[in-house]
Amino acid sequence: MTDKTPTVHDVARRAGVSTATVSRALSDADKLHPDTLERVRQAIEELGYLPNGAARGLTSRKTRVLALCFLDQGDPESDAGDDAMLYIDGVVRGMERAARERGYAILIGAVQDPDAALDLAVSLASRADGIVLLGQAAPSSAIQRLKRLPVVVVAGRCEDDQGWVDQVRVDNAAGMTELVTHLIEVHGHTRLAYLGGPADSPDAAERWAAFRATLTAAGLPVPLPLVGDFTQHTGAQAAEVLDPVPGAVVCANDQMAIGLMTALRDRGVRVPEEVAVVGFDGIDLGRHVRPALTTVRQPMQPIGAAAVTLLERRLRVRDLPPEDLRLPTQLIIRASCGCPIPRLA
Amino acid sequence: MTDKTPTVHDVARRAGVSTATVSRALSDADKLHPDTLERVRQAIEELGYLPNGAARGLTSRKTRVLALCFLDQGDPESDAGDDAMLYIDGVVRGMERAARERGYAILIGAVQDPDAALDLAVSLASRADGIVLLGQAAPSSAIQRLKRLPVVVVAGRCEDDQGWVDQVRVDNAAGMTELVTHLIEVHGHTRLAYLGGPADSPDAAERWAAFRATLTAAGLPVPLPLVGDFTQHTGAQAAEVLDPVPGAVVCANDQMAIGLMTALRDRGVRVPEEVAVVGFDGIDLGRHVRPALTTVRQPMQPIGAAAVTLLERRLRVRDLPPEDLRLPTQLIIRASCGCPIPRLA
DNA sequence: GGGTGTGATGTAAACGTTTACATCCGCCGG
DNA sequence: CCGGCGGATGTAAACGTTTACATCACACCC
Repeated sequence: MTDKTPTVHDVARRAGVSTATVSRALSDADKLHPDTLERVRQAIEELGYLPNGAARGLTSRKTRVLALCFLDQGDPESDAGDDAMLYIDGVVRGMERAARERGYAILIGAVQDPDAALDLAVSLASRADGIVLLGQAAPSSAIQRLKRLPVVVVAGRCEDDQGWVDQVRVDNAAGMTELVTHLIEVHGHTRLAYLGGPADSPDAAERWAAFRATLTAAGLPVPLPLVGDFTQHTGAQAAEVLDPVPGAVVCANDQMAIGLMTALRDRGVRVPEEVAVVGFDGIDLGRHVRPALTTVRQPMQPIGAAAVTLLERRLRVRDLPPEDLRLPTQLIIRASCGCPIPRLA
Repeated sequence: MTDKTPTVHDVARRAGVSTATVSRALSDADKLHPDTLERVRQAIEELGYLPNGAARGLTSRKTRVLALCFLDQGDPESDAGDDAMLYIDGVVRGMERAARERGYAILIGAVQDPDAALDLAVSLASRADGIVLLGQAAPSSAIQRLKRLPVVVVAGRCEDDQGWVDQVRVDNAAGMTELVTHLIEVHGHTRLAYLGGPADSPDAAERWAAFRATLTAAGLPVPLPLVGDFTQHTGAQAAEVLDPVPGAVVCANDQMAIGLMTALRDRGVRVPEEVAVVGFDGIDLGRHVRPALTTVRQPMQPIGAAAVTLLERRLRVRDLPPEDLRLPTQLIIRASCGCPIPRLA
């Protein structure tokens, strides 16, 4: 009972075959005589044999693992504050499902400190066949260093990475344009305020740019943007600054929009009658808040799935021109923009 | 440029040292002369060397990876329907954070078919130092088969596993008792209805048992339970069956409670004035729904963290009596039970 | 100045698989 | 009966690290 953990050799001996045969029973079952296969299976069962993944990976040069590296900005103490995490959960789920279909498992690792991202990425990469770098976890140095294996950057900063590594992002510009156009054309708003995200977020930058461009194109004045940090808290703060209340407030994410709506209601301002509020991201919460939040949905699971697809593609064919995938967003019209309430949330 | 990926040997040659020294530079940096270390670092940098995790794992007999195996019951097509997934996300996050502190990464894998759970678990286990089996993903056969490495079962079925494998679960009984007692003693309810979960869920079973026991102890009649499937949908269905409307409805999870409240409101029944509704789980949504849901919070992240702790403990000391951890729940009183609305959600 | 302890580094044998290649055997057509 | 063929299995050489052990240089002490 205290025996060493059994290896292929033990299984082989017990089944009266060679190690090669055991190996084949594990991977190419159909290349074996049914009787032999059965004997091997039995030996495996009896010994409680577990293959050693490291040894398999060493010779086969593949781990059947895809890694995901991201920044964890949540507060370990409180369940709340995990705003950005919802996004990550969605991507993880999308990756997991796509990977599963292709026979891969997902290895996840996070860091709090962006400076530690490189080390983590290296450590993950050394155990995977490919790696996904999420958002800020993708400094150029890391990408450079990992270039020996397939790398996909998701929602990365736009700067120099462009054009030399596979990327997946969301079409922030199209989504924002669609959203703002709705406010202008359907609801006839002309006074729009903007509550933006942190300067170092590429998403925030793209959304703001599109917001501005759309207003300009419509011949409307572009307001000075308020700059928040993507939390409900700054959304609420914004309510105090917005005075006089404009016709509509466009928020760079849902969290801030919800914080804003709540604070507005506390101040006695009616949404959407007196002011329309819209968000961006399409988090689940937006459906349940009253008024239900009009927003632009980010396809989080498809993002994860696309990353896996890109990885797997490059695993098959190494030299391929880098892909820069832009996934479409979806405008979700609910009540907070002033549209009539649909039948059900 | 099309050269083979570099190994310790290449690094060693380039740095003018032996492979052993390179290895030490990677793990026991402080055992090296600073100058040597620097030369090795440089060689690594220049060659773009990435250590091979498989090879490392092979000799060191540890992967620094902890696996998580669970059932994915969500619908890949719709973002919704991922009810149970919220729970899993919480556990994953808890695991990831706890693992990170100890230098582990998390390998996750899911299956849809419970029968495939064993194969998946084996495949994950072969690449990890320990494995967590979540809920239904833990048939006894799997646990038996994996026994060569540390296994922790989280929220498993209660049956025979008990007492021979490390487990983490939530104290459903205490939570339910506290909740029902609140309804009885604070709000004076005497007519309580119960909307339960599927028969094959150990959590559901424990909650129902505690509900019944508490009523009995209080000398109140025990109603026939309605049996739902943990979705908002069955919660809504329950609204039609509940007639005449009782004083309070206790639901086995939040999703059903929310579905029920919505349907009740549609029927013109006021919550909590005419009927109190309470849930179980403490999902985020419950905070934002109106009236805010009174519920029992499951500490999902602590569950994940506890699983990692147990795993790591057993990694250090193999023969230890099995632990059966019961994590405490927390009663969260909000508005749906009839309590005055607190200051903010 | 020989023994001896110490800290830095080299040597080479595992680690547990996979897989190219070799072998064996039975069968078929000529 | 022979040559060849193909399917099933065995043999043994990698795969890229880690690590026990050996070695070496040096300084120290009596």
